[in-house]
Amino acid sequence: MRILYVEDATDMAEAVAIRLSRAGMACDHADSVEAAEDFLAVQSYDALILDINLPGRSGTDLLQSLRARGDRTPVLMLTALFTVDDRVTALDLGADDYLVKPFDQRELEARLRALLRREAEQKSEDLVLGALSFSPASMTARVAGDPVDLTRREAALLALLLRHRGQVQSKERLYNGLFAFNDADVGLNAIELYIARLRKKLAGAGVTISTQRGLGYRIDADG
Amino acid sequence: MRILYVEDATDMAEAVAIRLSRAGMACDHADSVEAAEDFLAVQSYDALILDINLPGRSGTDLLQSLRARGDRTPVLMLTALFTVDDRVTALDLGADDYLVKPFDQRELEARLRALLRREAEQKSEDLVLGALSFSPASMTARVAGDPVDLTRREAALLALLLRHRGQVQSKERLYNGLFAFNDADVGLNAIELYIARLRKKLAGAGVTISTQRGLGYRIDADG
DNA sequence: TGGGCGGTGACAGGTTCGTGACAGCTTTAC
DNA sequence: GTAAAGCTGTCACGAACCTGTCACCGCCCA
Repeated sequence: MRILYVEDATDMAEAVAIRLSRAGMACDHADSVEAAEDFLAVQSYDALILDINLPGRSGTDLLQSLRARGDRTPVLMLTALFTVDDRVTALDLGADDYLVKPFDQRELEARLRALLRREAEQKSEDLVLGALSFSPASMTARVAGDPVDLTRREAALLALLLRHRGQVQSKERLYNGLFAFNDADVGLNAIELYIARLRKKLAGAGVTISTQRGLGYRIDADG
Repeated sequence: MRILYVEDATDMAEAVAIRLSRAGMACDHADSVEAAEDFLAVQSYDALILDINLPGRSGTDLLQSLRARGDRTPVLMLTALFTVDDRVTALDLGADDYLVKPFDQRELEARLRALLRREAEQKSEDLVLGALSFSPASMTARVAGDPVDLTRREAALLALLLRHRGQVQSKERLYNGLFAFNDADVGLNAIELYIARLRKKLAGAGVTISTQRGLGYRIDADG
């Protein structure tokens, strides 16, 4: 899951980015609307976290132009204000959710997960395939009820695959979901490595990760 | 995806072409506006990468005449200049994006992908025919819901046929969609080969690829 | 009946992928 | 604060598979 966090307070942005990456999300940080637009020109995101109070152009500006050009990426708005009016304005402009500063990081993560789930049109919180079930909230996997120890990256990769079960996901796409621009020099080859590690840990889970040479990977239930 | 890269620095062009082809894009290289127009007369492209500083006629010339004759192919401009004026000029002439030299190759790829994605989002719905469905986004084919493993070339060929279902596609046309001029030494015969492989893999899919001798191939639903 | 075009099996070459070993870094435990 | 454990990502080499050629056969049409 790739997130863009638009926020001018750098220290805060870093703290959030670290927590999110710990939760398996690749998070880029833009400190202005202009910077955010550069990121958006180059990379597509699964969600945006958008501070309203920015130096120069405001966050609502960005949201408006996003929606104007038909971009439906889920947006979570942040603000220090609390009036009902502001809330309504933000939602009318096309924000999907709203959080008042200061906020609890766990709440941010939870709301983000909710947005992403809505986007993927998942019925339930957990992703289930064969005997395997995965909970994005706790980043834990279970095979027939027994927990499987996955590392952060392994879990993030599994989540990406499961969200698009049955569809081939290109290596580049998985790479973009796993790594932010910060981790610039990581080789594409790392994906192969994590696929191998996942396959090993998920042996007997009733699922198969198959390789389409030159195209990517796909997860399916056995049988 | 077929790209035309207009650039007079041959060594640089080659490096870029290699990287792009590794990313699955067929990339032709023209070293002048005149050469580019020869390519464009003969072949249609999914995107153009256009250096502004060329010997003889400049890149903006080419862009202008393209747009003047109604060609909306996405264009990514390259230049050594950095002024806001140049940027605005290029965008006003109809360039879709803009990159300043020297640039990072990964950024070029990323921006190109973004351009192509924007273009592709409109036509990325699944192609359905008989019991066969193909999703261009994930390059996945299914027969009655069961995935069929296709290689990259097979998938590209199937997509071409399905986009023009019921119409005869000449062998040359299919060839041009699959190969760049660079792969010059690939025989036309390769198309026959891939048609054969597709027929084999799609047996029982409720579709038929029929041969029109001397004309080309056509895909239809059975019955 | 012959010429041209398309179909197909086998094969060589090249690319992509899988995987074990290893080094750097972070986290955890004491 | 230090040591141990574990996670991450690189490298290199071998295996698997895609790719396109060749050769040969069959079919269609004049």
